Amino acid sequence: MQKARRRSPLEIRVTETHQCSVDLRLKILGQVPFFQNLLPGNLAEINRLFRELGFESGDYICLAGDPAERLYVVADGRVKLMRHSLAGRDILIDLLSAGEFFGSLSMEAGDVYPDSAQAQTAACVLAIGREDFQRILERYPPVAVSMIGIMATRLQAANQRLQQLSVLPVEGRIAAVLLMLSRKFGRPHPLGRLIEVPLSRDDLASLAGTTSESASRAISQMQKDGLIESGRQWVAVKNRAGLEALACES
Amino acid sequence: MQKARRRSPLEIRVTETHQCSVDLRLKILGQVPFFQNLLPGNLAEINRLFRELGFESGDYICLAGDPAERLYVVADGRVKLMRHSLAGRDILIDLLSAGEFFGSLSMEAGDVYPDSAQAQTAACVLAIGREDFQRILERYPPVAVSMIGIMATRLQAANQRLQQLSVLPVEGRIAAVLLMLSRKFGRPHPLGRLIEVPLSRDDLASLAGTTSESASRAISQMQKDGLIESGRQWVAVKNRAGLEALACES
DNA sequence: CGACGAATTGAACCTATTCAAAGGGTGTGG
DNA sequence: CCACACCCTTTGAATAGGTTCAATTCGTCG
Repeated sequence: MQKARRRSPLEIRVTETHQCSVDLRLKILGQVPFFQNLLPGNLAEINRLFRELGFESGDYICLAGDPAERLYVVADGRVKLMRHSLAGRDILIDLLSAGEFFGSLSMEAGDVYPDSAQAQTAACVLAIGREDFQRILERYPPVAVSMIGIMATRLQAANQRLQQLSVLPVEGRIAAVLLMLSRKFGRPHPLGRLIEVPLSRDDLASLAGTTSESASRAISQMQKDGLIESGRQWVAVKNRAGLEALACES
Repeated sequence: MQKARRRSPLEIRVTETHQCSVDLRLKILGQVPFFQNLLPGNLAEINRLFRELGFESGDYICLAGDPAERLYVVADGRVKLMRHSLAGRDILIDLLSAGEFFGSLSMEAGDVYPDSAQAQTAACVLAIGREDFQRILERYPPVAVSMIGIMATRLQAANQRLQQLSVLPVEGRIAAVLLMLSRKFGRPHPLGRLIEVPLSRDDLASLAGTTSESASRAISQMQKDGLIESGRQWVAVKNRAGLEALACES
C-alpha cells in the first residue's frame, strides 16, 4: 500500500529477485529479440544452458576489467551499464530492461568486460557461459543474424549519442537523454509520459556528459517552460515536440 | 617523384581507383576479417556477388538518409564515415581502410543509411546487395559469428569515445584521437609514428568534438612539449606515453 | 611567382563547472 | 504517527575553459 505522504508518481517495484519460475524464464527468453524465431523445443534446450541470478538494487552483476566469461540477459528489473574513470567520474553507457543483453559479446577467451553492470532496481538476470553461447550462435544461424541487427542498432544509437555530445549544449543533451528514456521507459501518466526508472540528477548528468548541477538547472528551466514535470528521482515528459526542438542537432 | 620543396612526410598515394583486378578483389575479400575462415571456393563464389566501385578523393559513396540497400567493403584507400547536423557541424564517426565495412548492417528493408561515407583519398570499394549479404550470413554461420565479434569491438570503441567526450578536456580528447589514429594508421617514420591519412585540423576537431581552433591550440601545445610533430594535414606521434597521460580518463 | 586553402594566434565573450550553502522529499526509528 | 537524519536537489556566485570572430602567417600547388 502506498503511503498518502509519498508524492512520487513512481510505483515501488517489488521484484521477486531470486525466484524466476521456469515458465517465466521461457517466456523471457522467448521475448529476447534474437531468440524469437526459434522452435519451442530449441528454446527449451537453450533455456537449460542459462543460469538464473538474483540481485538487489545496487548490487554489481559484473565489473569492468573482470574476465568476460558470460553473456547476461535481463529477465526482470533495470540494469545500469556503466564505465568508471580513474577520477571517479563514472559515466552511464546504457540502461537495460527485460529482454536486453550485456556482458561478453566478443567471443574471445581472455577478454575482460569493458563496462560494469549494476542492478538499478531489484533484478533477475539469466547468464550463459561464453562458449555455450558461441555454440548456440553456430548452431542457430538466425540467432546470429538477428544479433547482428541488434548490435547494428546499438552501434547506431551510440553514434547518435556521440554526435549529440559533440554538437549540443547541455540543455539539448539533457533533452535528448529524456527523449531517449521516454521512448524506452515511458508510460502514459496524468502528469505526462512518465519515465519509469528511478534516476537521480547525477544519473541524467552522466548520461548527458555534464554535472548534476548543470542537469538540475536544465531540468528546472524545462519545467518552467512546461516541457516536463519532475521531482526527486523521476521525470515525466509533457511536451515531446518542445524537447525535440531543444535536442535537434541544429 | 616527390618535389624537393614538398615538406610533408605524407606520400602522395596514387591509387588506381577504377580497376581492381579479380585477383586483388579475392585478396581483399580474403583479408576481410569475417571472410577469413572460408574455403577458397566459397570465397570465389561470394566474390561474384560483389560489385566494384571507384571513387575520387572527396566523392560521396553513400549519403545519410538514402535507402540502405548495400553493404560496402573498402578495398583500397581511406573512407570517412560522417554524420551531418542541421547547422553544418558535421562530425566524423570513423575512418576506414582496406578490409573494413560500412553501410547497410541492419538487414531490414526500408532502412536508411545513418551516416554518409566519403572517399577521403582515391578509393576502391566493393559493394554487395543487402539481401545477398543476408543470404551469405545465413549460409555461412562463421561469417555471422565473426561479424558479431567485429561489431562488439566497434561498439566498445564507440563507448570509449563516449566516455572520452564526457570526461576529458579538449587536450585529452585530441590526444586520445591521435593515439587511436596512430594505432590504426600509424607507420614508423624518422619524425615519429606517422599517421598516414591527410587530416585537417577540422577533421581532428570533429573527431574530438571541438573546434578547429581549439584543436590547433592543443596540437601546438603538444608540439611545444615534444609529444608530436605536425604540419599541414599530417601528424606524427613522438611520445606515445606522454599522449596517453593526457588521454588518461583521470 | 602568385593564389588559395590551411593553420595559427589574439582577445572578447559566453557557457558550463566548481564550490558552497540552503532547501526539500523519503524512509527510518523512536 | 511524528520527528529526525540522510540524501537528493536546487540555487548562487566565482572561476576556468572553450568558443567565436577576426586578422595574420604559412604551406602547397598551379
